[in-house]
Amino acid sequence: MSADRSEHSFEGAKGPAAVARSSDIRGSYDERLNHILVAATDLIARMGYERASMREVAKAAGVSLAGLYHYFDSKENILFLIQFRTFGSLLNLSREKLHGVTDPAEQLRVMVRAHVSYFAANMAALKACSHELDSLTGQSYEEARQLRREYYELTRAIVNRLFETHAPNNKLDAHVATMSLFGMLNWLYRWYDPQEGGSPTSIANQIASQFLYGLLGESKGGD
Amino acid sequence: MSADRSEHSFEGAKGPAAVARSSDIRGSYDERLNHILVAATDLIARMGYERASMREVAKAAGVSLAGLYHYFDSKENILFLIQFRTFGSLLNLSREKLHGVTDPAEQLRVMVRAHVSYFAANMAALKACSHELDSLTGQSYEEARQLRREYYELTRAIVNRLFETHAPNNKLDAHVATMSLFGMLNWLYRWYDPQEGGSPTSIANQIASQFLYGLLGESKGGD
DNA sequence: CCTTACCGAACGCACGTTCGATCGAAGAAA
DNA sequence: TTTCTTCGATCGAACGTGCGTTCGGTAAGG
Repeated sequence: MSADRSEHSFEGAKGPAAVARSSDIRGSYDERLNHILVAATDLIARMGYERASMREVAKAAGVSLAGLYHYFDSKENILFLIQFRTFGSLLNLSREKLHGVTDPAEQLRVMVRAHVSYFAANMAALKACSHELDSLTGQSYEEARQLRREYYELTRAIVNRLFETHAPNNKLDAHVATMSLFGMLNWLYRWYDPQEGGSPTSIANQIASQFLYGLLGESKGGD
Repeated sequence: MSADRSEHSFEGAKGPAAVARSSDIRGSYDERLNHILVAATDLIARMGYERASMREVAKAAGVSLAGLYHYFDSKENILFLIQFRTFGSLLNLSREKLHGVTDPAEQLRVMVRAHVSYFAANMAALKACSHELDSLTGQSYEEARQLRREYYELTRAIVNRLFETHAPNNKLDAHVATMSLFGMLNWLYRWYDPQEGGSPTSIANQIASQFLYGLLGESKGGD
């Protein structure tokens, strides 16, 4: 039996300098699987899915090439697990943080903060999700797509409420607005480095402020 | 001698149904090169750079596999030409349209409109540019990167002027604002279909309005 | 003695690239 | 005008490599 799809946040709490070395391959089956998954995520984020070969994943994880297939059915299954768990974690995190928040504008800020801080803590995983959306096929693609859709619905609902509550008669399209917000968030991996580009919170605050009030609106931005 | 980097807008005026068939391989050297480049651009946009094999490019362009190497030094050279010409065209187009426009807010609108309409007219090329930024290496990568940087400077200067002229004391970071704008624009290829998602002008107007005034600001958006 | 965990070696395939040859047109020589 | 020569354009076939995957085996532990 190979990997199913449980066990969230496999990149949980890991110091920035704690690069996976081929020593800590001890532990339970799930721990070893996660260890490989972390190495694969890092490789896919750095080189892209197609260029990240199974041989290099094996080397980075400290197992043999054939040994990988004890944990994963195929290369595509690795990418699927990365995307499934990452989207799942992100969705759960957002829903948790949104619990009890009623003002749509505040909901928007909370959602953006959750996304940016999750990104800062899991850059490789989120890059592998943003950039390799179309590298899955068939059933795997559909399941990942479904999770993305749920995340879209969550955000779209906030945007809808924003329109109804705070700007009932503007002419903006909610779908375009939502996708623009996703554009800002999903493009983060191209330029944002939490090490030297400001705290996740300040970035999130600015993105949320821009989205709500624009560059020329009432400036509540920055930090 | 293989291809240099002249000849802009190689996807110039082509009806939507005019899929490149293996008939019109007549014409000058440059015309045949462009014909191949169009086929390659379409394939790379649809399947990604790594998956778009030289054999499939050859088939789509109506030439033999070996025949490709009469026009291009390597597969990477094809991608470089696509990116170099596309970024070059986009940069030229933006500079032309901005000529004579003095108000920074209007400059922003003009720039966004130019980008979105160029996108609508050259979706495959712009997707190959947005999505395959890191597929080039060495000198090719540096040259493409330089063009992107020029486009960034152009946009960043508009944002700077916007801050100085219209919002001198807000707390937003100009770099974050510029990259957010690029996020909105470069994410277009994931969701915007000009065939059924509204005119490029209306999309551009909404993106510009959102960027300037936000969702809750003075609504000048829509069309 | 069976199962789990793992590996070395190989298989078959698809890839980017190269090589040698062909064919037609343009230009020089007769 | 005819013949000879060159050269750009093109192709079929192959080369070498790296890929994802599989197979048969081994060693340890219950």
